[in-house]
Amino acid sequence: MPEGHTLHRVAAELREHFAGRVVASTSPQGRFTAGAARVDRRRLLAAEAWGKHLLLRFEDVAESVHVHLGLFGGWTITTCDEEPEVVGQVRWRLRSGAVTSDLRGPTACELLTPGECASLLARLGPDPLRDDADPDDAWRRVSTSRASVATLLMDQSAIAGVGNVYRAEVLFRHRLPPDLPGRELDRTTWDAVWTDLRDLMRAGVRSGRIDTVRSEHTPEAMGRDPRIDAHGGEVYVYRRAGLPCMLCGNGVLTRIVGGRKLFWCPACQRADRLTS
DNA sequence: CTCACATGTTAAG
DNA sequence: TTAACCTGTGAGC
Repeated sequence: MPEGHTLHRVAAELREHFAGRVVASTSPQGRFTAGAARVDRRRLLAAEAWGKHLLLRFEDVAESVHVHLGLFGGWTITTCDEEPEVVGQVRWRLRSGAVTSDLRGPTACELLTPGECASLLARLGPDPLRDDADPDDAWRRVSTSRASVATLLMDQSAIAGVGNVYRAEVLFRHRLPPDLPGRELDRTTWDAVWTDLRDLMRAGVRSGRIDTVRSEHTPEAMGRDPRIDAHGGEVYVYRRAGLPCMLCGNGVLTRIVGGRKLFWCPACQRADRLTS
């Protein structure tokens, strides 16, 4: 679940239900007891996502709560007049009025001083989902790097919020091969990739899933059987190794690039097939 | 039931 | 580069 769009979606939900309200804060699991107590019965002032990181500020508390979901973390928000029973391991529970939010399995759930928040944000590249993001920052990193675009897209200090699904899909949508070095990318193509990421991820914030297939390529439009993939959305190549490419029919390949599995179509994604 | 694997990151070697 | 951590799901026996 947790690429950048998930965190922006959670941040918006937390603002909607809790911003300006006094919240009850607990750590049913017991692994965030002191932090939860620090903000208990305080008013939530802000909940903001930066890439895959989430920062929450509370009235009269100097520190912020920093959450990173990692690979397995999840956040659920439910409405019920009676407080729900705790099911499984809940690291952090917030409750106000009839609304309860439960955080499970995060990599990080901790208090950060203002200085620590600043250094966290300082090591993140621009986030396509943020209006204050400067795409020129990302372009500077990409256009001067020997590393592949595929690796750079996952480098949170170059671009914040992109994960393994959006990486594979945006590379496919722009016909970029796995090994194309950042410094060989032209500015026009980069601008198209950035704009596309922003639009795809905004759609992901709205829907809560990752869909990257253009309407003219949907199974319905192409006369094929519909197929929702393992991640809950509709995609061109992610986790489709061995299956035929949705556009050309060639087998989708997979290989470790930048430490993670990249999926791509060797026929569509060639340096001589660049379209944007 | 057990095992592999996953939309992520960090620290150790 | 590898292991470790967090948890759930789906495949296979």
